[in-house]
Amino acid sequence: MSKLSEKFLAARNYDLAGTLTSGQAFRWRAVGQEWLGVVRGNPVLLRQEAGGVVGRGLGGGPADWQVVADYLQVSVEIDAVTETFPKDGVMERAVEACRGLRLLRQEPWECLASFILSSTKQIVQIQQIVRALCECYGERIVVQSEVIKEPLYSFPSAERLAGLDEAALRSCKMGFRAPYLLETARRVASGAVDLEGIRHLKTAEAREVLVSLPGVGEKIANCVLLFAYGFQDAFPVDVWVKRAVTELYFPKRKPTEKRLRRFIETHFGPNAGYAQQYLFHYMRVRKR
DNA sequence: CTCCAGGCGCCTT
DNA sequence: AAGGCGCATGGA
Repeated sequence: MSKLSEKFLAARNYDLAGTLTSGQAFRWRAVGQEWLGVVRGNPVLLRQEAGGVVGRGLGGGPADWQVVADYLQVSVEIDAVTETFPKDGVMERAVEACRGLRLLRQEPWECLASFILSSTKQIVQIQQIVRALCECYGERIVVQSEVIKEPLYSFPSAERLAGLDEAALRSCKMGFRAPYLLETARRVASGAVDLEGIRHLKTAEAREVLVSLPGVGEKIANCVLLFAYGFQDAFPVDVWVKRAVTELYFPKRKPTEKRLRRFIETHFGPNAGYAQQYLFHYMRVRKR
């Protein structure tokens, strides 16, 4: 592997490992000191360096580093974002514990499909299911590297999955989520739902479109709005975030569901989505 | 072994 | 509107 294929992506205060393992994306795998993954069809190895991220392209041709930079959101001034978080002990601790954590800007279809598979699954299990799906129905990507021995696969397109049946999907161990993924793939592939068009809608309208898909409720819709489209006001509330907010902000008495929702909507400011990810990751790293 | 996981859909009140 | 339950699978 020649040095020529390396690319330095400048980024101030970027925690690559934290970002890639914080439950936003499920395809990254540690290989030595690097992270192996596929970004919009570009097979890459990424590693942390002072002042940024270094990428190595693994494909036959040159990798599209503009696409990778956008995916990683390296140009986001993260300090300016965390600056807008509420000045309370909880968020200060979360920022301290997760310094450099970013929200990714993922491909909508991969993000949507992955989160349909996420319901009542631990992150390791989501990774396993997604990996099985890619190995079975993704396209083989030829890797030019002596280091990476195993084959890489693209994330299977909606069109590809739409042509399968439920049993084929169940073979990837996704259980009751199979019919949801299949029907959603068919609606996306047929054009009944336009994932690119969602980009130009307001948050509430975009959420409405996503929630209309089978297997997609408020939580998963918010994950896609935040992790794929960058709607900063989308705030996924899962068991961890609910637990975090309840324990950290209402230690005395458990709030009602309505009270909890209202608190979340008003407390976290203009970058609530980012705040949510810091809370989520903080709860997870705190546990270990 | 039991418990529960980045939920959702559907059926009761 | 709000609450309860089943769903399929496998880590912990």
